[in-house]
Amino acid sequence: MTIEIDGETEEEFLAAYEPRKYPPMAVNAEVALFTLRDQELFLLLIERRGHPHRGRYALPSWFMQPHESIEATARRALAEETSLALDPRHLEQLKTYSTPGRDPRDCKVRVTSVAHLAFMPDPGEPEPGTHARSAAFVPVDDLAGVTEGGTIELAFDHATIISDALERLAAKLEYTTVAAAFLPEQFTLAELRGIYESVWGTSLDPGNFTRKVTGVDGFVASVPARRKTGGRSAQLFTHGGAQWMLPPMLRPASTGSRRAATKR
Amino acid sequence: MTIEIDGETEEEFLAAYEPRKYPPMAVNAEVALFTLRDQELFLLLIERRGHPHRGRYALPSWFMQPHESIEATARRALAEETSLALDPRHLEQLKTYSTPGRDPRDCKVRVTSVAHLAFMPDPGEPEPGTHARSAAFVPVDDLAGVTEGGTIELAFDHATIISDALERLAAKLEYTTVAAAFLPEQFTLAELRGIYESVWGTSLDPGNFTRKVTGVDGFVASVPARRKTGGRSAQLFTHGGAQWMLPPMLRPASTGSRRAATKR
DNA sequence: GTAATAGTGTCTGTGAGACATTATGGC
DNA sequence: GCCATAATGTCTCACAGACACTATTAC
Repeated sequence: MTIEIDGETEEEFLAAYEPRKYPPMAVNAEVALFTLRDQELFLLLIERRGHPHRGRYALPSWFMQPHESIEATARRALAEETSLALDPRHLEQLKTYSTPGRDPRDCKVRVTSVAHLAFMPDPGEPEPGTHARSAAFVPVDDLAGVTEGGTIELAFDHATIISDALERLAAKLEYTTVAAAFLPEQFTLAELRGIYESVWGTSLDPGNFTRKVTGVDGFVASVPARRKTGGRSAQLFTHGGAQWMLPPMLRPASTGSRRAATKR
Repeated sequence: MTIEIDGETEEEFLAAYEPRKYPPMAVNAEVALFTLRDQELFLLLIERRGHPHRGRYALPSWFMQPHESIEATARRALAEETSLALDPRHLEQLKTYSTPGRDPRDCKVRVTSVAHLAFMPDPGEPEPGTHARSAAFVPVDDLAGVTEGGTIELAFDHATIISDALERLAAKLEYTTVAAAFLPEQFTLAELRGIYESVWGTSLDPGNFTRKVTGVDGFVASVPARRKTGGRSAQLFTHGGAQWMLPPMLRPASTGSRRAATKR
């Protein structure tokens, strides 16, 4: 910090202000964008075109620009890494990762990453952007370090980030209505139940699920239309606008196949 | 990014790597450290000695150093800003704040702040560190922009950060056992209940509270000692080691005096 | 027809909330 | 004796979980 001069105004201070000469720092936005495809949870990954970790699969990421908030950077990461206006229905900050050395570039620039959690209805296959050799939605169950038996190795500490994102996602389904953001405008309760079942790795009783979801004020609102399914035709619903589910719908004691989270 | 040269190894890449010449960036750790004093929630604030926002009350904060994780920075912020080894019993990352312009220094260095939530038993009055004119625990109810009718104006966007911290704290009491981190090694259930009542701004039924807390496996463990109180002497307990409270203890529909949070 | 699913109904156990009761210590 | 609080007990209601049962559609 500069030496304080009594009586100096804030304007004078800022005009004279010289930031300390540290090794350069950079702030990164990384996005874990999930979607559901055939009742299975998929995650958007890119194959890195350049170093470090060239050729490995990684979360889309971008460096924060000087006049941009980190959330704007996260949205741009999706756009730039996939040459596709992937506009997630839900995007929230997850956590900031700053362990020294987690990015090999730390020897030249210290890279701090602000990870984000996002999800949306399946937009189909994305096109790779400038930094990516390829871009694709990959089953979460295939990721090494995330799911027991997964084989796809991930760059940086992205396996940790994805595990944290999955735990946050599973927890948010309990006490919020964000599950609807995985689905198109209109959906059946069986489709909504599929979100819960895929994320939690359990099966839920259809009857009890319907009773719970329709009983929470504003979670779902029925529309005057039905959809043919394998069995009886199903009532269609929209998201009713409520953000919170009270009381929460707690996930059953875990029997899922994914690596046990540190939580519960 | 550098232009990719096929066949280049990661070592060669890193040796030649030149970070882009952006305006300088800095990453900040800020800490909202709460404690309970006379059944009232207090927050550690410093009075800023230098610009910007000189003389205003602010959260203790420190710039991240090149070889330090952000959590280490947060702990150092407490040590440096208060000349006191304030070792919080609980410290966790809250959220990263990055809106351009939230710090006036953004015109020279872009400052991104990683806010933290911490709490501990009342350590008494702290001494101010080098950047602080004074340091003190201040009642949360006196803070403008946090509590309706509060008068203490806060620097930067710290009122927002503190509100977010309070909401996180209130939520964590519901489904974790962290409330014990506000208390010394041994405590009575009335003291533990006091944490919940102060944070939630409600009163709780003592009988039901005891039944719930002692019923959660590993929340509290009784020690063979009692403490004299105003009435009958009370059994002493320790934290039993459990991290999670399942099922959660939901806070009653809010009647608290604090400004309505955006949540629930 | 059969199989599969939507949607409703019923029973039961758990647990939260409200409240009463008793025990124990300070004054 | 009187008051405050600890600690336990009781009753009721809400709700989750288990498991019917029926209606409707695809094949």
